[in-house]
Amino acid sequence: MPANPTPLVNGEKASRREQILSAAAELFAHHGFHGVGIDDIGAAVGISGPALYRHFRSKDAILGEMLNSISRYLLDGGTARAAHPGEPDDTLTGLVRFHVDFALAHPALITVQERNLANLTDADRKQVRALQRQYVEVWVRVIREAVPELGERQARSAAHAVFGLINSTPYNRHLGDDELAELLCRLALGALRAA
Amino acid sequence: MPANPTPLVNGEKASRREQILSAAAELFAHHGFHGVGIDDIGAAVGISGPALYRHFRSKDAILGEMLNSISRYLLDGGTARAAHPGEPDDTLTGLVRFHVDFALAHPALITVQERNLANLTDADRKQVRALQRQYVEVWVRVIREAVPELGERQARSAAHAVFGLINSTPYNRHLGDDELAELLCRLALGALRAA
DNA sequence: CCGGGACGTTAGCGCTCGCTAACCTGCCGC
DNA sequence: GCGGCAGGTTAGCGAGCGCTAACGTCCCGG
Repeated sequence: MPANPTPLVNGEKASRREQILSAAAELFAHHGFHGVGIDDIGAAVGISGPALYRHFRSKDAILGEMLNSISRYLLDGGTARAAHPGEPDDTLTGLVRFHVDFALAHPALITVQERNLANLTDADRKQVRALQRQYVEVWVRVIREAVPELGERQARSAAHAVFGLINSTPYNRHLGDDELAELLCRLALGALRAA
Repeated sequence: MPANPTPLVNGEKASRREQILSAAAELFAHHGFHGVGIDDIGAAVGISGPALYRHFRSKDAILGEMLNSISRYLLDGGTARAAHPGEPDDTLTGLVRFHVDFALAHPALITVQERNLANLTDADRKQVRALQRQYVEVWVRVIREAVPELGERQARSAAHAVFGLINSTPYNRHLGDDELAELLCRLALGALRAA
């Protein structure tokens, strides 16, 4: 088994593919998918232009792999937290914390996932949407256990709203990371408990 | 004085400029600024391609006018609500309600304003940013009056977070408008009061 | 009646983009 | 030591883009 099946978080020396994904994420987040050229991405990792095609089949494939791995990471982490036994409210807190930590650690990825779904291939978009839908369902289940008076549709809407709240991170760098993380958790939990 | 200085909300028959702005907003929201061609915008209003240049100086000018008018509308409405006398908590509620109503009425505009700031001309971006910053300051003032234990930086971060929450509207069409509006208000106020 | 402005049209220029082709170089196994 | 592969390079293609030019048509005031 190769050493690095799904990086995205660990601190090992990044392979070229991962360098490219990380640089592309930053660029896509700042200028949008269509606003970034193949040459820009290459330049950002020190190689120039078409050398990218040694590592990815196309520009769309870069975006596709990026969004797929984000969605998979969130879904896996979310289901793990949701399965954790204990008080429903503690489970919800853990889920919120998990998403907040991710958003603070990878603001560019959050931005790209929010803005560039429409630029995916049909096949990729289908996959990513499926993963995202499952992730939302994890949230809906946990929310409804912690806040039983909420209907399913309300819970789903609330989940989307809380994603928006937490994903505001990219515009939100006035506070230190720790303080911001704690504030976002309080805001998110306060919102859900008021629903 | 001409009849229609700043439309955006009233229901009169739209001039060609307004038709173009509205169609472009929808397209930019779906495909991103660079993903939409001049011909696409033209086709969406029934004219074809370069006829747009009878009404706007450039494609950038369309985006510029769009974001400027959104920001100005929010700032004007926000300052009006903030100046309204009464209990601080009621003022905050009014401000939340105002933003929620706008987001529900114009999801495409919300999306464009969130995603396409980077595609503006330098001059336009400067203007829009200034308006947005003033709008945030209105919120900060109102939040701090209603929730006095919050510091200024915390209040600013909370404002951004609540914008993210409310602006999740485009992904959030499971509920009827009225029910969703009420839910978003409860979530937003609950978040702020928990901070 | 007729001159001009408002508002369209199509043709096409110049540029940029994603991607391919063809080629080069260093390393590693046999 | 040499064949092959991994991973770079530059040149250039075809398509699509924003925008301009040149022209047509309708309407309206004098």
